Amino acid sequence: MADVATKATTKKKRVAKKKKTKAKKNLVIVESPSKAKTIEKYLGSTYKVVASIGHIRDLPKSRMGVDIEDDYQPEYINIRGKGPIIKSLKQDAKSAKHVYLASDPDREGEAIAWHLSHVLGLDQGASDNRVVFNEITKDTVKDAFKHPRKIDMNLVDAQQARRVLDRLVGYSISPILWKKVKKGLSAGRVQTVALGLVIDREREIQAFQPEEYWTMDAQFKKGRTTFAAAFWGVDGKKKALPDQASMQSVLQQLDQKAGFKVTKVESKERKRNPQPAFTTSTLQQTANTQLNFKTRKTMMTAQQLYEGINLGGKEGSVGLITYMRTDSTRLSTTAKNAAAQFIHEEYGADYAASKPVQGKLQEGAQDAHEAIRPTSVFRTPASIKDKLTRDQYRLYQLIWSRFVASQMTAEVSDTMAVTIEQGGVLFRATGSKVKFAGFTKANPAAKKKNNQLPALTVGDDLTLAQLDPAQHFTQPPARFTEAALVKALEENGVGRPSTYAATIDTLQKRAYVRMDAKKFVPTEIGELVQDTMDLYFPEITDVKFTADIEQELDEVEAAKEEWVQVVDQFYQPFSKELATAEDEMEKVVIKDELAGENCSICGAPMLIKLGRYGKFKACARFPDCRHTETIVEEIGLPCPKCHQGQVVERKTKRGRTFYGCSRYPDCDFVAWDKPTAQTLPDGTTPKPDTESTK
DNA sequence: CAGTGAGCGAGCTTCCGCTTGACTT
Repeated sequence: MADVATKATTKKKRVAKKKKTKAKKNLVIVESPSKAKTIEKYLGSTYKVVASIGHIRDLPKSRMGVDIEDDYQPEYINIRGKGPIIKSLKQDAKSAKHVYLASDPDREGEAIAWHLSHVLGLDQGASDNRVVFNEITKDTVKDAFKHPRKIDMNLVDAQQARRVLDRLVGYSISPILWKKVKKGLSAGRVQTVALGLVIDREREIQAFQPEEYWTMDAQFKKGRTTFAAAFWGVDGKKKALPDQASMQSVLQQLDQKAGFKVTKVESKERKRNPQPAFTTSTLQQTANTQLNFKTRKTMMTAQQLYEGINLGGKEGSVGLITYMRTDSTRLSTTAKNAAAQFIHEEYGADYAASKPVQGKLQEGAQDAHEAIRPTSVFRTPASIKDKLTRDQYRLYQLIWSRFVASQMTAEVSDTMAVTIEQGGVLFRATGSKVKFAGFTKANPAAKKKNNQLPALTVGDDLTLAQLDPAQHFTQPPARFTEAALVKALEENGVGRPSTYAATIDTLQKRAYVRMDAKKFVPTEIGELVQDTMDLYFPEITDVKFTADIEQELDEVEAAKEEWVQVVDQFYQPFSKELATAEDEMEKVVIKDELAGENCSICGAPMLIKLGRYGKFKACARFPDCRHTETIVEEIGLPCPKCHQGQVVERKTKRGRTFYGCSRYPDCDFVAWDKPTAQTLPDGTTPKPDTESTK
């Protein structure tokens, strides 16, 4: 009744002052403010588009917030700090003609829509107010609004299962660690696996047995030109050179002064395809190796490009790249067409791929956003260079060229493999020559070095110009860099684009790992926590845990299982492990072993304690006496300068190892290189070799 | 070229994912 009355009056008013009264607009809520700006442009003046800025409700931070007794019912509260946004969303919703929830088209996005509908008092799940699109182009966005749907409670439930399970794991295990090991520690589905990867790798390195092998590189001469080849085998068979004796026996078979003959020449054409456009993970990896960016820096710089740069002119601020948190290599048709046009104009038709590489999606990818690409391929890096900072420019160039290259044809090379012989001893030389640049035209950084051979044919006579036998040892696997760890996490489906950088931070904040020469090294406390986790919660430390859970979540999304059942199936056995851990886990007495010496200040015994960065010595009368000493490693040589102290290994602030005198600061001997018995008596090291000066 | 670390009158510490803050440390 009142409704009718209001309608009537508003109608009258509208007629009366048609030009002054604002017509009610449709309200659209998305997650990101820059996305809101873009979409508002597409939808026109009858729509107002605002952002929720991520989640608005969540479990409380200060307590479990999950009622285990009552079907794991979650207790949601408004997220601290989101008050003003929620208030403003409510106001907008009240005065809107219709509210559309256009959060991202994935599990988290569906949950955000559901929480929004709750907070805004929309009739949950009943009306068609949910709109989804997984690329931001005018057509797809406008089209999406023709097909609104109801909130998909199966997707929401899968998210709830994920959220509750992560909370149960993290908030049940962490307090046990506080009690039994050390305050402030933590464990969780993602961080525990990340730490496990670092520690497993370290143990592989410790257990690694280097094996000896030899190589014999050669330089051959044909006429005036020389080229490189390498020993390959004997009597038609490939032969390894495991030790010096086997190398010597080959050398004895050779007459280095006599001639060699080309016995075989194989020529082939090889094609190399471009890589697909960037996902968050591949962008982080490439920026790390090519630009030396840390994951944090990559994401910050990408965010700036995404939010918009003022290019001057009428356009004002323009977003230069698509969304930077994505697990997909998918590209919109509009973007592909524009790239094809650009490639035709800029490089010619031969360079435009008719069927560009698409790239396989990582298993479990949610594909909510496009790949990371320039918003317009026509904005070349060079054309906007002076509007960008150095870092923004370099990252944009990386993104732009990878995208353009992904739509281009393969690089084509001629390769040649040549066999050279003398008395049954075989050498091989390989070379290649690019005959069509293909995608490397747009992405020169993707070029590979190639070794060019002179024209050689079977029967050619050659002479040996040089022979270099060399001893080598197999190397242990490398420690993880940030980029390598992100890659490993992604490959195992652990963590999400929005959390890779945060996970790395957590491991360092807890002092589970430290960085040494840009690589992760586990600390003692890290190993202690991981061993404890392995013992009491083996399934949590297993990299497969997330994959198993994901399968269950898929069942929930397909309405084949209830989310409460999924959580319960996990929690029943888990709660028993929790009880066992509570009962049986020894209180780890961070053993205060006697250091075997007395405090130089007060004379009380010194103890060995475990701190954030490993062991250190501290006075037993702490806190009355706060004297501490760092434990240093003696290398077993007297100081070459003062001959009284011992040479000890130490670390610089930046983590680099150096050697000094134990009597510092009374003796100021220092050296980068590890001193040996041959070190000159005055303490100077012979001459810094190239490796130590860089 | 040479860091740091450690609970107390108490309540707090912690998970993973979504998104940008900028009064103060």
